[in-house]
Amino acid sequence: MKRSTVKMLLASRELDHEVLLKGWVRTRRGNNQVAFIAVNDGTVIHSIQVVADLDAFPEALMKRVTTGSSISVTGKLVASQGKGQRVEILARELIVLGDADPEEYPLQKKGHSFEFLREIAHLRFRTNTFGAVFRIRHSLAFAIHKYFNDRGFFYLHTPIITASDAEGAGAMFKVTTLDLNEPPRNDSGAIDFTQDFFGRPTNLTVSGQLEGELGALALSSIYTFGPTFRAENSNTPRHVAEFWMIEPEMAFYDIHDNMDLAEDFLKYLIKYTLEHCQDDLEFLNKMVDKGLMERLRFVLEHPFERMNYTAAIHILKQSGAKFEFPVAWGSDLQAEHERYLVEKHFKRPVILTDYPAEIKAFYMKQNDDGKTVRAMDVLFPMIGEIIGGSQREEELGKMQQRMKEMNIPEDELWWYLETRKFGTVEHSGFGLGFERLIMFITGMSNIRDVIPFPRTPKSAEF
RNA sequence: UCCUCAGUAGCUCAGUUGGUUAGAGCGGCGGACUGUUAAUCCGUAGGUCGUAGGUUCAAGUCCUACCUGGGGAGCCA
Repeated sequence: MKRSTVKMLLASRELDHEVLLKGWVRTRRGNNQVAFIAVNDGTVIHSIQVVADLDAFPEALMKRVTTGSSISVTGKLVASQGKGQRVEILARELIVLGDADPEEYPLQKKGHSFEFLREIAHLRFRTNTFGAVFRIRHSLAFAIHKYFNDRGFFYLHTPIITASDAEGAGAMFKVTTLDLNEPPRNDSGAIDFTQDFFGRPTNLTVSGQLEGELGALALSSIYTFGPTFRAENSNTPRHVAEFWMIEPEMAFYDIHDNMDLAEDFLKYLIKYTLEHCQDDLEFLNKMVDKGLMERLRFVLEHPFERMNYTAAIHILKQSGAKFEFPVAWGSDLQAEHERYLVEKHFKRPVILTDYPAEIKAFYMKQNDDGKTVRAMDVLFPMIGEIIGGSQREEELGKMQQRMKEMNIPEDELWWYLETRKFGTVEHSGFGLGFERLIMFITGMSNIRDVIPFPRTPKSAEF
């Protein structure tokens, strides 16, 4: 007989026929006559109840049906006699596929702390919460590809190993095949990277943006979706050393087109999840974050507030709120400032634009005022900056001048500059942190709980 | 990296001004129970008190360093 998934069985309209079920035992209840076994196979958040008459199965077998064990059940799918579930399976045949010694198996029927589950990340997939989170993670990844594909964007694979160290997005992980104990040295005593695998120093990428721009300036609209690495010693619930980022890049888009896309994109993803992951969201709303669904719907139904940096500074100064860090034009907004704008003042997502050039990257389009650049940050409640982007500087001379001011060597980025030299056009793009998006949509408050295998300082188990 | 809090049974935690043999709930194990829903009831085992030093007649408790984790900050996505 062909195996049916729990998802199929729970949705089944046809009853009273034989089915084959395979899955993992979540709980077992019962009395001396009958056992109720909750079986989950991860296809949906719900488990299905298997009813086993103890007269029909040897005691030695039933003793092996413990929390965490895997079983195969053949039996009739029937309407449940008890309350709490619509259907159940009356077991005719039951096989234990894999034992799970109850004295050793760490997961219990009761809830565990996320901190503890992080220590057993290899088993946390078997919990309701992590099942929900990772099913949603999948759906979001799929929805991202669907969104861009439906709009004519091309998925571009930018390199994971990069030779450019000029992107300014933080510390990088070095990639080398040199012997770290005895690296080759040149005449001046420095490590001789000409003998390294690529003949030059290389790192793991911190962003695919610069390469993404090359694609956009030929294919019109592209997006990247891949792993990104930051060697920063960041210890917060919002940072990991290895994460996934989505970076669309569009030729012929100005900053306003860019904002329109960012807002539409985020709303699409929220809507997609509400429509396709209802059961998982309802579970998370009930068990993890009681305000989750309401917040998602609110973000969906209201336009994002758009305002430039200078106006935001004005609001903060007028607010009368007490901040630990002073509000001053020219300095970057602190987390407390962003939170005030999003959570107290506007009470909705905010897109801030036109930041002072000094606090933003060299590639951002310079405004005519000579002071600000066409940056755009999308700020979300709970998690802060979810998107950072800009219209890009397309004038070669202006970019070269800015690079000089910021001590960025032109020769390392000659290929990037040539896109401004040959047929340059207005273009824009942004980066969305995939895990931060998942945090917002699932209500999980620690980024380590929305990525299957988190990499953080001093932690790379599993 | 800085600030701060924490680390006691498999899990979640209590443990008084330092003072005899370190407790509870859940989970596990044994038993009872005719349909359970985090089942219920009775019984039971289980501890190098994060690690290393120190103070003291005496340290889970006080001091120092380190490790690990949570929260906040910085950096950012």
